[in-house]
Amino acid sequence: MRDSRRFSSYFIPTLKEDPREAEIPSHKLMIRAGMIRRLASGVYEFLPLGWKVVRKIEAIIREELNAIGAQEIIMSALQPKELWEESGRWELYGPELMRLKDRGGREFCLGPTHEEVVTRIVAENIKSYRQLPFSLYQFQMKFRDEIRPRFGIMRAREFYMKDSYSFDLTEEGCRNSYDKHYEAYKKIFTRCGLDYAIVEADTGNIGGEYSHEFMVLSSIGEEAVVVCSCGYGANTEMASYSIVEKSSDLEESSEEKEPVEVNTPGLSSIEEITGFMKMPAERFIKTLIYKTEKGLIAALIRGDAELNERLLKAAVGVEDLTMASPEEIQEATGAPLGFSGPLGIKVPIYADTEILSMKNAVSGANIKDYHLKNINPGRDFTPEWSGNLRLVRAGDLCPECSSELKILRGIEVGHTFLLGNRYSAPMQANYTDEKGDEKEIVMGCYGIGVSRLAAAAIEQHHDEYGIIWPTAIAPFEAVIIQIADDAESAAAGLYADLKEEYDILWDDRKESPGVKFKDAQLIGIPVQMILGKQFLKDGRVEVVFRSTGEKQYLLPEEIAGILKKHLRGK
RNA sequence: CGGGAAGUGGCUCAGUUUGGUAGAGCACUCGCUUUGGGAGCGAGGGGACGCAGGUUCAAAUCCUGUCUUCCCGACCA
Repeated sequence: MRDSRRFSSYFIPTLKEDPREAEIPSHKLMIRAGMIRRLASGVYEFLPLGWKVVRKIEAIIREELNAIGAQEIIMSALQPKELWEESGRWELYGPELMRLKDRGGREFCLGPTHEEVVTRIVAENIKSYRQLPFSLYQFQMKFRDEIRPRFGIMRAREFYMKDSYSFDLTEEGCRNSYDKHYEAYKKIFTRCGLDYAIVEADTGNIGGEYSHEFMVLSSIGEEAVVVCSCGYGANTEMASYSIVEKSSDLEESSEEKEPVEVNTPGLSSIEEITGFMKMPAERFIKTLIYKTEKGLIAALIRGDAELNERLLKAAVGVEDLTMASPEEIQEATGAPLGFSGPLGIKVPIYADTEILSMKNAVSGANIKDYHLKNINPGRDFTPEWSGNLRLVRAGDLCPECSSELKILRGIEVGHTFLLGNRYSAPMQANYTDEKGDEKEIVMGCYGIGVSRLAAAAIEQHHDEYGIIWPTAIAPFEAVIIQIADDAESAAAGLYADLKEEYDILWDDRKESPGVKFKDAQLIGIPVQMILGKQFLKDGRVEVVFRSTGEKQYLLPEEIAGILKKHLRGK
């Protein structure tokens, strides 16, 4: 369905200056181009141009999901507390859940996601193995009371999302549904013109077995992702790696010296100590005390590394892991926060692999205001356990192909989860199999942040003049810029010829040429067709492509062919 | 929640240090001119300075409180 418009009667309030509230390109440009406006922090309205882009993305997603057999529904945004208590998430989800009461005092939330609702629907209506498998999806505004909304619609409290849910008889069937969504997602993001990476991810609040994030690569991305040229990808928490032994780590002093106490009054952070002792952070052992359900433990990582709590949890074999309080640190080490070290500590030690090869290292002395030099692992202390504990670093080696890993930043636009029975079990979404046995439905869920995707696309496609839309999601595919008044009837003719086949914006405003050129660039319409001086001289239209700046002078009858080639790839 | 910055016509900002009831550019209205890169000239309309309280003869300006917004961090599918 094409939707062509005349500029003079279409609501596009463009702005000449950057709005004060915006910091990043996509946020500035969406406001300047008249796509969105802010109502409150993290709450935005979509104006015609912005909504049109969202609807185009939506259409692509709908096509690809229908192609894998998923069925579109729409669920309620308002959800009763009881439903969330069944899944246990009324408590678990925390303050991010937007809660409210009706006049009778009954409690509700505005849906941040719809696992509970959809599982209820399926639990109530599916009884037999004959009715499975199938998938449902919807487009809807989601609500999350983000601690800090950011970057316009990039991280909003109310945002437009597509969420799908698959229902299968078996785990194997669920993997199949998962793969179908995974493949559909690849097509969707490719069609939207995005440069993206797929990474292994943690399942977080949603729960479940495993998951992938679809990340649009961008320097403003809020999450770091680890990628390899071989196709391996993971977020930093999930990334595995093998370590390169750098000779410089060992060269410093190969001969093991005797431990020496050093007075370091009031110096507790790695930064302070490295400055004081004039040694690089690589020579330090960072000793972190954690509290777990099995009691207090110590984790050792090199001074320049960051701990990966997911790995530590797995190493210790615990569910709960939190940083110890100053009192607990005193209990574990006999010294205050900032002076912990591996020697003489009273709790089990879990050491990162890198620690084992360190020579004459420095760490806390477990005595207030003292550190210890010349610590040699193995000789001076022996960890209960050792293995990888730190977060991946750029330059670590890929677990699959051993090339060096790169760390990039990404905007999460899609996330797929294999849920298993996370919701079907507590909410009793069961079916009866061939043998008459009752079984739990195996579920998957799959989200795409539609409004965020629009912003992410702008982050990847813009220049100093404005947006450069990928043609598939551009609000208009081409704009007729009518400059000379004498060209009006010709512009009208061109518009009439093209408007059924393409989304055409006809800039028929009584504005100066500069205004029209600037607006066309700002809004980022892929093809500009200019009727001005040149047209009056020899009847040829100046066709300019937004992405390359390339110009062609064409007769009106030649234009349809060019648009077909450029916009439809035919 | 911790740290930082900011709220002055529709928009972007100046004025606050050194109190004396407000200004620019853009936008808007009317007229004339102009028509290939956010037009020119002329004439107009529009704000009492986020809100509340206080100091003062006098507050956009000083003090106190409060609300809102943005940025960094913590946190979070």
